Amino acid sequence: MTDKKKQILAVALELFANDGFNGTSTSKIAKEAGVSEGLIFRHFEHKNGLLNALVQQAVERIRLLIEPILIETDPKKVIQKSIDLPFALPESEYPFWKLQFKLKWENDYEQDKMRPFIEKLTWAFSNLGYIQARKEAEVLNHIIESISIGILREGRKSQEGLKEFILRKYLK
Amino acid sequence: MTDKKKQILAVALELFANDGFNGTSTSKIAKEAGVSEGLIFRHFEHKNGLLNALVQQAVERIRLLIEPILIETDPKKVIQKSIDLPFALPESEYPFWKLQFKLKWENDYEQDKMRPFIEKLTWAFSNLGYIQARKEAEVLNHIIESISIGILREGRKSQEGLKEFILRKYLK
DNA sequence: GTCTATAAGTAGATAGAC
DNA sequence: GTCTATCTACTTATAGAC
Repeated sequence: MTDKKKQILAVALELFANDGFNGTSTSKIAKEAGVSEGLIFRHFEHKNGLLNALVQQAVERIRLLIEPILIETDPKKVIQKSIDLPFALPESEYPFWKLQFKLKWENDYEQDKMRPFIEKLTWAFSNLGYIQARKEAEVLNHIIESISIGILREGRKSQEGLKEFILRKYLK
Repeated sequence: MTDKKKQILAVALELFANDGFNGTSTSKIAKEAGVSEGLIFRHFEHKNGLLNALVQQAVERIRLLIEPILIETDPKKVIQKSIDLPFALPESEYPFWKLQFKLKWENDYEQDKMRPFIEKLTWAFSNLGYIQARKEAEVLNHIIESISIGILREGRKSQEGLKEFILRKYLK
């Protein structure tokens, strides 16, 4: 991947996250990235190719993010790491995740990247003696998702107070 | 409000919810609503006026939706009604609520319509002897929000199993 | 004469081609 | 890197209905 290609993707990510896909023109991307508009089409064929590339990045980034949880063998640590997940996101990646959450509302967006994560949570709750481990996992996943949204929309501080509270709720 | 004005709003709602605000042209709205494009601007001044009208509707609809909870005096019923909230939404209103959740990701969207709801939940938990009533309320609000999103994206059935589980969790 | 509606425009932006 | 056919939000001219 050339520097200019990377630069185009980085700018597209930021603009898509802020102004939406349809609210962002290819000419604006080119201008902000300091490249000619034609280069965008050379690298990505059409505007949608840009989005596809960003979504592909997301698949890999989510995989890396939940990997340490999937290989964890201590059920308590699985839960603790899961709750910590949204708080551990570097702020520089917020636009990236914002875009992913926005895209979830598009009709043709592939879901279920978190399926292995929920399976692992189920395993953890099961191991800790919870009877309805699956439901517990789904509820905790809901909480984590909603906290993530809160962090992305209003900043980490808006949710920080909840972290200790939830940890205690599940691990004491 | 004339029939044609209502018709324009109804079509705009559906198209904005499906294709996004920037992904929807005024000409398409006019065509689908069976009116001339000019009529949109006569009634709503500019395209944004359409959105404003829809958001205004939302403010009122949310108020009506949470009102029965706010006037409830039995704390257990407050929690039960709150958990029931997303499941009680008529399916015909799903596009409407989808649009509201999408708009939450826009920068200039007014938040905090749910503040009185969280206050009431806090009051309920406090009344039931919970020590950290405020945090409990925030967590339950997170769960309800995330379940709502699940219902709007994947249908009511995808979340139905969680309802009894959460009710039992909080009310037994 | 105001209100509701339309059809036919305009100037600028847009994705993509050359 | 210039060009263009198409689409965009919005306007103007016009006119019947109450």
